[in-house]
Amino acid sequence: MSRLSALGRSALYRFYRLMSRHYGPTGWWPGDTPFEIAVGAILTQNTAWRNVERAIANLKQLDALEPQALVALTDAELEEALRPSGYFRQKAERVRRFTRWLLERHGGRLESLAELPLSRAREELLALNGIGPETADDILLYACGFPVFVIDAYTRRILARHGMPEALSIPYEQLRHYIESRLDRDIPLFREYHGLIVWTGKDFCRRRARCEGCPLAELPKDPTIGT
DNA sequence: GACCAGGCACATC
DNA sequence: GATGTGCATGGT
Repeated sequence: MSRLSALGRSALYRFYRLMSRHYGPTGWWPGDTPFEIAVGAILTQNTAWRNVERAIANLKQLDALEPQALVALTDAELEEALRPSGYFRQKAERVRRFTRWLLERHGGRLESLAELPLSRAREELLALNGIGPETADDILLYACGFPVFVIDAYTRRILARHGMPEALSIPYEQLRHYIESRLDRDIPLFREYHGLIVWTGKDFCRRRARCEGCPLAELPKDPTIGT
């Protein structure tokens, strides 16, 4: 494997300190139950969180934020509830498939998935249609409590801007291992770190966002990386 | 009205 | 392995 440009342990912890000082605790991920977290992870695929909240609120309204109740909804009911989060036909299918699998394989309990070895739990999630690496890792970290570091578009942009340009292009797994191997294997740290990246990304790392006030503004920045 | 958002699967080369 | 496309709503 070719050597990646140097962003070492100290740089990664510095990012964390700067974001944490700016925002304080994010308490990420929002959600009252592991199942709600997992559903939110699917719904937020390529979608603004604001719109996910609307869909989640619709499911709560229907008392359907629980596996048995959710699969009991008709396709039309589920699609209508998920409509505000976009891609609603695809997502209705994905959420239903995931929930059916959770009921059949784990009695509807993410705690059961959490009892498996991490690699096995990850394989099971990735085998589901509609669950890719980021969604799987959201579920593993926030709903099951496994020590995995979630890589999202903001993670790639932030690392790329501040010393690791190849973060935009290297494969998901390679970047995940790069970071995990340089941080303490600490679940609360991984949870909060990703939360801070999401908040920083939303405020300063969207396509049109400005950099003034960014918690990472004092760091060297690659001006050629605009997003 | 154009552009974009915390992805993913599938087709094609 | 890299690149392109469909999926769809809501904010700016």
